[in-house]
Amino acid sequence: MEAKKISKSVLKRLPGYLAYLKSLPENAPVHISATALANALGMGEVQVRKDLAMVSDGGRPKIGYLRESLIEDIEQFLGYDNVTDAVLIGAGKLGQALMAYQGFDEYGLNIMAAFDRNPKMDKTDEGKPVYNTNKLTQFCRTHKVLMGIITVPAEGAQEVADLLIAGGIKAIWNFAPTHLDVPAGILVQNENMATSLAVLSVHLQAQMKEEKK
Amino acid sequence: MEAKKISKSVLKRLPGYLAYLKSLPENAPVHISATALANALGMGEVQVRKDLAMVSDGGRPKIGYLRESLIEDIEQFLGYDNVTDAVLIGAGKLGQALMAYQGFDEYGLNIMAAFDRNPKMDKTDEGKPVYNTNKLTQFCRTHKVLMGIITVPAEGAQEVADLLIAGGIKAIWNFAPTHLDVPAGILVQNENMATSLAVLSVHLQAQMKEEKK
DNA sequence: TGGAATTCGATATGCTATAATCGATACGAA
DNA sequence: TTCGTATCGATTATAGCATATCGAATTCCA
Repeated sequence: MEAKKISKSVLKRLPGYLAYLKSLPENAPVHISATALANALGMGEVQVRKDLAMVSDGGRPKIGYLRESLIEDIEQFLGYDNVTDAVLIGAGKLGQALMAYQGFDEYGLNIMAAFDRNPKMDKTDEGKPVYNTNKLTQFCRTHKVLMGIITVPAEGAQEVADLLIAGGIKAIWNFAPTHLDVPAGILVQNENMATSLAVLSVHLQAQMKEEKK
Repeated sequence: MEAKKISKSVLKRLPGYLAYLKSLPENAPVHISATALANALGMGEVQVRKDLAMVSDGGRPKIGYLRESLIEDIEQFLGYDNVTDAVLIGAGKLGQALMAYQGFDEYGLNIMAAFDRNPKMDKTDEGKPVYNTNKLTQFCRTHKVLMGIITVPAEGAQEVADLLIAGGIKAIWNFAPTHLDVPAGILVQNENMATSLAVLSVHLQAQMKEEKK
């Protein structure tokens, strides 16, 4: 199961399976078939099987996959079992909302500290420290942080990204609605609300045009 | 230019162009070439041209596209010029952060009101009303709202979605980390942090493995 | 005025992702 | 024990998307 070539599309579907599997009640059957999963999530059963084949080492015909071990396999594959440290830059509304989100530990993500250009407080509501951004690079180096979460306005995003990279960061989760220029080897994952909104907006337009005629 | 067949991939790139075009200073050249855009955003110049061809009616050789009209074309195509009303359900931290986000009007999105199972306040910080969720369906019907934004925990998401659909909603922006079952014709756009996180997490794992050897 | 350079637009190729089909395996019932 | 059914896995086809190449048009400069 040493598939180093895993497509991003598959990757993005895995959390869906995981969430569904975990949402099943305790007294559910021990086994679950790919067919059942496909129906529950509204997708083709072939695709589900193919995806599961990437991370697990096989279910049994007529029975399905063992639910528990399937959960374990996906979690391990996604690295949810070992903790990743991260820093967050931009302690505005969005930044605070992310800091407050409980669910991240479940995904193995630990936000160590927040940074801001002019911090309005020493600690967040959750007790995480808030530092000045000029300490950012140093902090990343000494704590060997590998991930940075950018929640500053678009204008300051590139600057922050540069600081992060100087600190040895390898992955950036970018919530700023702008493009980031980074050297090769650094992964930028854009959580751009504008793109999602575009999809929705165009769909609605099409809907209304449809109704009109 | 009535291309009703537009791929989602293109759609998701358009906001990127738009943001970049808008970020250019006032005194920048009036024209901009697809080549320049491609370099700035780190993508192939052919792809940029193809995308622009979908929404605009042509640039001029040796000159490029007229910046202003290009912005207009994209905005019109994405429907940013006419306002879409929306409701938000789940006035928790994330919900409040979204309500507070100023940028949405720029995209033609107007969040009319928030709903919560047990509202802790009458109005949000921005002065938008907060109602009880049991008023949701009625509100959507009377105000002809077409979009719903779900920011409740995963357990309650499906229930909220059903209420929205009963109210005549056509598009759902889902921030809950779960799959929603909806009838055909309703578009669900998942803003699932878990998927982004998965991509980042796997990248980091690969990086670390790379370094080890 | 003519040539060169640049940029747009269209067509063609390759690749990846998705969907469909077929064979293999294991359980349960007769 | 044997047959039928349900499920998994692999192989093959299809489609969509990204990239490359080519030709045409226009503007700038000599």
